[in-house]
Amino acid sequence: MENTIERFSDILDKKGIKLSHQRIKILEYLANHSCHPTAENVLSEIKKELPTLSKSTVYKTLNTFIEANLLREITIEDNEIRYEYNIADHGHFKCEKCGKIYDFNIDFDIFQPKELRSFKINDKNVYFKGICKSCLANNI
Amino acid sequence: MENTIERFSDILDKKGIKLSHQRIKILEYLANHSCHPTAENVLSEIKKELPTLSKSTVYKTLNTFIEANLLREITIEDNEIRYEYNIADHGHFKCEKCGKIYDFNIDFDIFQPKELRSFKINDKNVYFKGICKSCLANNI
DNA sequence: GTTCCTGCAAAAGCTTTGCAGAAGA
DNA sequence: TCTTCTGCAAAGCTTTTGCAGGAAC
Repeated sequence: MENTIERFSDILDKKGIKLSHQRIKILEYLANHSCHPTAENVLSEIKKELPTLSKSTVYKTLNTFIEANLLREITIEDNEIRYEYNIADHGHFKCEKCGKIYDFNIDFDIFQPKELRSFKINDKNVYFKGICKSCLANNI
Repeated sequence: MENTIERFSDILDKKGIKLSHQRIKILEYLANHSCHPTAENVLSEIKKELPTLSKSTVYKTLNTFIEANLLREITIEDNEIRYEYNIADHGHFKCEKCGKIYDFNIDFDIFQPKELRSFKINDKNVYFKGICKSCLANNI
């Protein structure tokens, strides 16, 4: 199924989330943009199409989606939450120069720390920081 | 060398950080308490001994220490930065019930993602979330 | 004596909340 | 029609900043 309004309406419906124009647009945006946007990014981008969209709606909607497991929070930096649609396990690399976040594949099954043998693990996160290839090349 | 005032003075001195009563106390506290405290935790604990200590001094000092690589920030949750003295690589597990953070050992050398082959990696972080052994046992 | 640290208060940023009106089913 | 979502403004929190007085050497 391609990325149509119907598809996103269906996803929300199956999660028991009531439909609205705003919610569908926000879900659509995150599904089609894997740039790990902040709430502010989401707002300013969608405002181009939906000028009345408000910041509080964005925050409320993002939190609704996170509770429904449609989105994932990325908290690499303390002063900004980033969001992504892709729920599949992968790691994140944040470039300390340009700020861009890159995904990378990782086998999460290799983590079975002895110390956590009797713990219930719900969520595994891996993030690296450093300088990305393109900043190294440009010697910025 | 045991954890004496002289030892912490020496550490600061070697990093080129000017000495002060507050700085030594804060470093001492973090070196002796591996509970991953927030800035607020550090403030309220050290205030018992140093009642005039202010929040801004705590923040400024913690940031000074991070720049000097004496401390490490842990950003698992977006709304709270936690600090730890231990620079050695290890993972963190945060219990979603009781909020406690547990350390676990991890071999960071196993992470060599293909996608990051030409990247410069400065920092590797791994954190899990879930329910800890003791909350599972107490069925809280 | 000079440097720069501390502590107070105020400012800054991001996120959440309260509430009236509007949209959705 | 009834529920609940949206958008505005205000509040809440954590962290940062400006500045005068004080500590360190």
